[in-house]
Amino acid sequence: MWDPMQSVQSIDRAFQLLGEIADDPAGISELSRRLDLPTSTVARLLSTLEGLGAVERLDSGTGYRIGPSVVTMAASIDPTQSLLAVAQPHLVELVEMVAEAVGVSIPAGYDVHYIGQVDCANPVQVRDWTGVSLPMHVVPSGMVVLAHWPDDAVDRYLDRKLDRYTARSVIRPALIRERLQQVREDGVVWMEEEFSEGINSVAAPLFNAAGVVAGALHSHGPSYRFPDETLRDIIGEQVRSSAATISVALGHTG
Amino acid sequence: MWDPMQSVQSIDRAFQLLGEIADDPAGISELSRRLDLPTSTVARLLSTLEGLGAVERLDSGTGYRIGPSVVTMAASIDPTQSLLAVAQPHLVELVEMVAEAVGVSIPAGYDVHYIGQVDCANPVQVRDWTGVSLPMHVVPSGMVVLAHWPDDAVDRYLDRKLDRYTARSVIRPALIRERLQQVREDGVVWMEEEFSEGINSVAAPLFNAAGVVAGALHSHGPSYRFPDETLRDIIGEQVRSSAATISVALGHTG
DNA sequence: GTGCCGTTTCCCACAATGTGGGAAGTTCCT
DNA sequence: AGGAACTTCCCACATTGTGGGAAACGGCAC
Repeated sequence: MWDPMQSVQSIDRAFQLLGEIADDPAGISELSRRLDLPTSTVARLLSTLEGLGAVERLDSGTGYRIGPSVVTMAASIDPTQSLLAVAQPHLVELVEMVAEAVGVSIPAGYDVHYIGQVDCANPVQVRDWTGVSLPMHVVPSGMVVLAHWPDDAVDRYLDRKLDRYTARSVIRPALIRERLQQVREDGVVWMEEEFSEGINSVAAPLFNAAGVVAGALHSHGPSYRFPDETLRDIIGEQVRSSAATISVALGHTG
Repeated sequence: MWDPMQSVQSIDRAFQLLGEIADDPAGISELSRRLDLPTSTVARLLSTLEGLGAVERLDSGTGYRIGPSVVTMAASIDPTQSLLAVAQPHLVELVEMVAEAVGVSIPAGYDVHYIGQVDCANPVQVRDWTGVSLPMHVVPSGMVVLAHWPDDAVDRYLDRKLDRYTARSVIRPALIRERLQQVREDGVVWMEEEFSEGINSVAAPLFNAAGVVAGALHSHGPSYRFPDETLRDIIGEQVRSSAATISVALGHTG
């Protein structure tokens, strides 16, 4: 990877084991084969991890799985932070690919709440929206969330007065429904100057282990340069696939 | 604690650090004070953990918190398993205290689904209900779940034909509502032979990090000996407090 | 600016600590 | 019984992690 100040071998190996086990529970000898380590070493490391509650034996006797202390530690950071923690490294990657600011948001009532952003190098930037909440129908981050809500929740959302932010805002329920259908098919959605003149934006949904939409990943930039029309589909695809990767890291399957 | 086959010092310390950080994020020198380890050692361990994504630096510059790889590992075990993994050690403890079988269940639609049980030593035992689902109103595990559902969900539950399992089953919505109110106040509920003749049972709710009821912890035994009337309140309290401890481990606060 | 905290980072000699080969013990098949 | 997995245990070795201390950083007060 990269050069940490210094690194402790046994801990490194312990986490290799944990990663392997998280991926697919297994016994000592199988793990020793997978990671190409002596069985005695693997046995010692696992025994240590077991003592710490980081792994536990399967009832079936042979094999280990992730244990309670890992779950408890993970639970210790609040859901907002855990989403951010998981997403952060991917945000950085995505920024390099699309060369515009990217961010994540979570649903909060009928709004999406922006919880983190990574800026691009370009001196002309969209401001950092972290901490701000916006109605779902005017930003793509909101639309992807809405698109994966149950029907009756969507009904309730649309059965209210919907604010218009710019001339291009879409606020007619019927049109929004059509769009939501499209979002479900595409897995990603562009919106251009519908929330603020001069800003275009694209977003894709994030799913958690329970399979419910946990937030959104978006990228946005000044409309005079974003998106470069020749790259539009490529950027959309990058956002979509980064979001999928983050979802997997959050435990989403399939 | 107990005597693991053998234990690797650095991994042990690494997890002490993770535990400390999960509890309360801090910097190198503070952690070295808290755990009474040399700062250089703490720095090296943290640097390793950082390289592995198990911790990450706070934006504020100084200090570390739990990182993405821990969250991802925890997410890798499905929610059912993670509840069980967290609860397991406490189940074993509780069995020793109450000397009857204890188990955990999760809501599944309008039923509770029993996902794990630890038996007592007594040769006369209640059968293991693992894998079985039962309607919420006939078992205390279900009642504690129901008691922490939103009102409209409870309305929907009660607005159906409710099955009677024994002569003592309570199926009148009004009576059930009264009981739910009592459950909310007590945090624990006893039910005697309402699901099956000859079985008494007590349960308390489990809450997750989001503060929603994630399942129930119960203990049950043959009605001829359980509960010993002089211990009834003590047992109830033990179940209640074990459930609270498990909830905290699941990330529940306050 | 300068000097003083409290940090974090780096370096290095030491031996304590983790390592891995292999043997002995287990369990579960055929 | 015999064998083929696995896991547990033992032990000599030197690799590896250790921790003291010094250097570098950064913030704050004067």
